[in-house]
This record gives sequence, structure tokens and C-alpha cells, in this order.
Amino acid sequence: MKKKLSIVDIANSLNISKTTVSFILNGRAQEKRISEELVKRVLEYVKEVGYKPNSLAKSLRTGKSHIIGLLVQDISNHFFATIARQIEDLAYKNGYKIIYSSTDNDTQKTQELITMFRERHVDGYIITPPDGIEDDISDLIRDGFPVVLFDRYLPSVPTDYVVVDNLFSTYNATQYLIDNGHKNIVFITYSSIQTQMIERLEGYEKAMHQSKLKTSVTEIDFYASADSIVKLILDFFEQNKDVDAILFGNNHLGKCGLKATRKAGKRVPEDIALIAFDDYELFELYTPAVTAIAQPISEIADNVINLLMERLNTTTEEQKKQHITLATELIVRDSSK
Amino acid sequence: MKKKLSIVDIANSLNISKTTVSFILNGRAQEKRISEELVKRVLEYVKEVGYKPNSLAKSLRTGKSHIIGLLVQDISNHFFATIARQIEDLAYKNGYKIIYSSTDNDTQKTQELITMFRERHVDGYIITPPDGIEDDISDLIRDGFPVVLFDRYLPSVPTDYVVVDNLFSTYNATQYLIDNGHKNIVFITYSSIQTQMIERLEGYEKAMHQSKLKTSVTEIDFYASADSIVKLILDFFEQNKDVDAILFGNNHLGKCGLKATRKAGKRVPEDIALIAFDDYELFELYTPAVTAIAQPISEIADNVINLLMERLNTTTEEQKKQHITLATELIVRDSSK
DNA sequence: GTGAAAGCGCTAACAA
DNA sequence: TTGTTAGCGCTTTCAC
Repeated sequence: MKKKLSIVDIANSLNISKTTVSFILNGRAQEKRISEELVKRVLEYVKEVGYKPNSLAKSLRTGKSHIIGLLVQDISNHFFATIARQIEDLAYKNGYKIIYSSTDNDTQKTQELITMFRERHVDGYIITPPDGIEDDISDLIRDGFPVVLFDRYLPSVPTDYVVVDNLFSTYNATQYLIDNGHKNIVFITYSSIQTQMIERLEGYEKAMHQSKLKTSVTEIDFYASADSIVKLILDFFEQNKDVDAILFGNNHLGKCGLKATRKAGKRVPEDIALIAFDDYELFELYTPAVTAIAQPISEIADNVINLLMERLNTTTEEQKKQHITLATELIVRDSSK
Repeated sequence: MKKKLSIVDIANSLNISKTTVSFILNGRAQEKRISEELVKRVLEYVKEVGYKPNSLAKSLRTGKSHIIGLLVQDISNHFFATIARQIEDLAYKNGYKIIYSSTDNDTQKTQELITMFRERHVDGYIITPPDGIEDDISDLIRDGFPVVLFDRYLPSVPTDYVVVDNLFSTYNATQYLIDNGHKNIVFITYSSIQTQMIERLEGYEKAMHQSKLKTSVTEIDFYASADSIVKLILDFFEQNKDVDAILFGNNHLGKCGLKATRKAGKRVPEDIALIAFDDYELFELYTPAVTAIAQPISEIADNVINLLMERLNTTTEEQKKQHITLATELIVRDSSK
């Protein structure tokens, strides 16, 4: 293994001090009035021997790591994966790397991850917070770390965040079903106290109440397996023959619902209309093509990174926290008639 | 921001030396014959004040970071996302964190990423290598870093790797189509010199040759957009009316092919039979349900991590590189008749 | 304009 | 059994 060069090696080879090398490498030559000729000589030599500063040592000294900690609920979920991908790209363009992990919506795991990120001296955090994590996020903010939440927020903790207009999304979708003559509309969701789920529920309820229709909500345990979710929905069909439309609270439930509807032998949309949350490429090709509430993935990623970069680049302490709410789009296809 | 405690603070508060604290914290108390009572006192105090060692400083000193660099082709691709997720979980169980990034199959980007990973002192690398990266991987190995490749390998570079039996996968799928009476079977793939794509092509050709059928291969540029791929396939249909079956070389092509088939108004499998590479949850629900070659995702992740951990934990230099080839499964559904 | 030296927090050889 | 001390590679103050 070839010996890694250090700044001292460079300084010695050039018969100058490492301070000078450091200044030149950090673009402070002008300020320090170092001769152009020396600067050139150093830069050329550095390039020639392929010297790379040890960023670990640099971080230890400066306290900055140029690493962003990204905690998503589950990187294997399409929604989070595509957002993570874009966040990654944008972060790199800004000179930052990403350390990421999936929280599984598990509070304790998330706490451990935050601790690990702190140990690693990450400069900023992007998090889809599970509930119960309020104190840890507060600590982060109190200690001066930039934190941007997305997908949901924590009502009791003032932070920057980027979310979509969940309430309007489901309100609008429900209203669409109502306008198409559906009456027994069910909302299948997770039993969750997270803001995005609560708002989606509220949107559904608001539309139903406005039309004086009876609401029917099925709440499923977040940790239920895909198979058991399908089974639950099948049971539900069994006991509720008159349901004529379903709105799903998130993408995983939508997929399971599709499976259950198929298994139950129901015709879509004749027997039952369906609207999913989050759009998938394949929904378009499904028979019938699935109507879905599409979140603006690129916009979410853009806003998250911009917010974080803003915080990272300003030293001014307490600014007002920014709350960004983006619009979703109801993509009407065949499953909702 | 509350002052971060250092090991010196702990030592001073307890009126002992930081060496002692360091030994105790690193589980070397026994070995150093430090009194149980002292150990207990230190551990309790550390816990009480919530002291966390600065892992950056530790890394600088030890040269180990307990971070694994993961480079996948594209984290937003379902196949890579699910594997990344499992690798992440398994890595954490082994006390390692992951820094990841997507290569986009871009050689230069990958080189830069490897450089960044090196700067960050990652302990090991898991990579889906783009072509042209041979030298960089060789350097990594020469310099003693554990490297595990997956999904494909580099024939000219001896490394550990985990792949699937691509040749048999497509051979088997093609054979299946032949057995079902198809003759004009097309293989739609990327023009790529990567091993996995080459082998998939070979499997198809082998089966066709064995049955004395004429091969027909459509190679698509890797960087083509989804829309242009769909268009290409539509054009192809236009010019080749007699095609009665298509085998797709990877998941993205499969999705585009599905879209194109739908647009062309072809009936599946009556007019044309389809087999995709990589299975998706929704394939089962598609009409008709899509036949697919499923890769053993968990097994791949397991083997990758095990291989890497083995390398990480053994100091013995040159061991023989391990090549692991896993079986795929042809999941027969309706689209292939 | 340039250099000496302190120190970021930690580990480990060596002393005591 | 415990403490002293020398770095790991870098930045930055202060002196020349």
C-alpha cells in the first residue's frame, strides 16, 4: 500500500512550511500575500504527486464534515428512494456527501442513528421523523444543527420542513369520487399520529361531511405484513358488501389493496372504484389504469436541499423557520371511473 | 450549544489519566488489569454525563472508520434499492455504517466517488462497477481495501463478487418460450459490455441456437430516456410484425416494453408473449400477470455483506478471491402463455 | 510573505 | 495497575 502523502511531505519536498501549503490549498494565498510563483509551484506539485488532503483530519480540526445525514423511513420504498436519489444528486452538486439510513419508523432506531450521525459530525440533517422523536430533534436544533424535515413534521417542534398538501389531496380525491356518484367511500389508512396521515384522514372526512355522507375508516397497524394487510382488506370486503369506492392512505396500502381487490374478484371500477396515494410507473399500465394522487418528488427534493443549503451557508442564528407545502396532483385514470 | 465532553474531561473529573479511561472504554480493562471497581466507576460516570467518544478523532488515530462505501448504479431502481436496504440493515448489525451513492454507470462519476470514499477513510467497498473502472478497482485492492462487487464483475480484475447465473436465467426463459411454441423470439437489451448483460445475451443465443432458431437482438443505448425506449420498441413492432415473443434484458427495459406493447395494442400473450427480468410486486396484478426472472435479492445482500465482513475481519493478506453465483427463479405467470 | 507551534480528541508504546 | 507522552494530518494564531 503506497504511503499516503501528508501536507508535511509536500512542504518538505518543496522546502517550505506546511502553513504556506495549507494557505495555498485553501485559497488564502492572496489574502496572505503569497507570491504567485510559489502558489503555482505548489499547486503543480500537488497535482503531480496526486496529494489529497486528509478530510478526516480537516474535519477534526474545523468541525465541519461536509456530510449530510439523511434519514428516510424506508429506502426500499419507491417514494423515498426516488427522493433520496435526487437529494443525493443535489447534495453532491453542492459539495456535500450523504450518509443515509432507514428509520423503519422506529423511534429507538432513529435515536441511535441520530447519535451516530452526531458522532460522525454530520453538518446537517434531513429527516422523515417517526413520532416520539421530538426531544431528539429539539436537541439537535438547540445545539445549532440545521435540520430539515420532510413528508411530515412535528407540531411541537419548530423546524424547517417540506410537506405536501395532504389534506387537500385526499379531500380532492374524495370529492372526485363523490362527484362520480360514489357514496360508500372507505378510507384505508394506517393507525398513525403522524401529521401526514392525520391530514389525509381529515381531508377525506371533510369531503364526506360536506356531502353529508357517512365516513368509514379502516386503520391498519403500521407493522402489519403485506400478507396480513391483504387479508384484512379481504375480510373487510366480506363484511361490507356495499362499499363502492376506496381511497388508500399511502402507497403500500394501495398496492395491498390492489392485490386484495383482485383476489376478491371485484371488477374495477364497476364494482368498486380505487384511488391510490403516490403514483407508480406501472399504474398507468395496470388494467384498469390506476388513479393516483401523485406527489411532486423533484420539487420536494429541491426544496429540501435548498432549505438545508441556506441554513448551512448562513451563520446568522435564529431565523424564522420555513414551512413549505407543495401541491399534489390527482392523476385520473380508469380505476376511479 | 453545550460543550462536547472529551476523554480528558472524563479523566480530570475522575482524577485518573485518559489512558485508563481509553482502555476501559475500549474493553481492554481486563487485559490491562484495571480494577473492577475503577472500571465500574468510569462506566457509570460516562453514562451519567452522556459522554460519547469523538469517532472522527478515533478514526484519525486508528485509520478505521467503520464505514462502508456502497456504490450502486441507481438507488431509485427497485432492484438496487431493495438490495441497498438489506445491505444497510446487515451492515448496521455488524457495527458498520453505510455511505452510499449512485454511479449512473458513469465511469468518471464513479472515479470521483471512489476518491471521496478514500478521503473519508471508508473501511470497505461494495460496488456495482461501470465499465472502464478497472484500474481504480485494482488500485483499491492493491492498497489493501476489501472490495466486493455485485450484479456484475470485471473479468480483468480479480475481486470477490456476488452475481446471479445470468446465462442460465435467459437460457431457461428462452427455452421456456420455445417450448411453448414461440419461434420469433426477440431479446431486447442494452448495448453494454458489462458481464451481466453479455451473459444474458449469451443465454438467449444459446437457447435459440440449440433449437436452430434465428436470433433477433435489439440493443438500446443505456442513456436513452424511457420515452425514447418506448418509441424504439414501437418502431420495432412496426417493422417486425411477425415477432411472437420478447425477452427483456433488465427491469427498466421490461417496464418500457410493457408500455410499448400496450400502446401498440397487442394482446398478451395471444399476439406476443413477454418475459421480464427482475420481478415486481405489481407484475402479479398486471393483466395479464407478467412472467419474470426473479433475482434472489436477500441472498445477494447476505452474501455481499458476509464476504465483506470476512475480509474486514481477517488480517491475513492474499486469500483467494471468492466468486459467488446465485440462482434466479423463472416465475411463470400469464404473459408468457 | 513565511514559518513555528499549539491543539482538535483519540490511541498506544513506554515508563513508573 | 496507572500515567506520560508522542503522534494521526490538518488549520490558524502569532511572531519574524
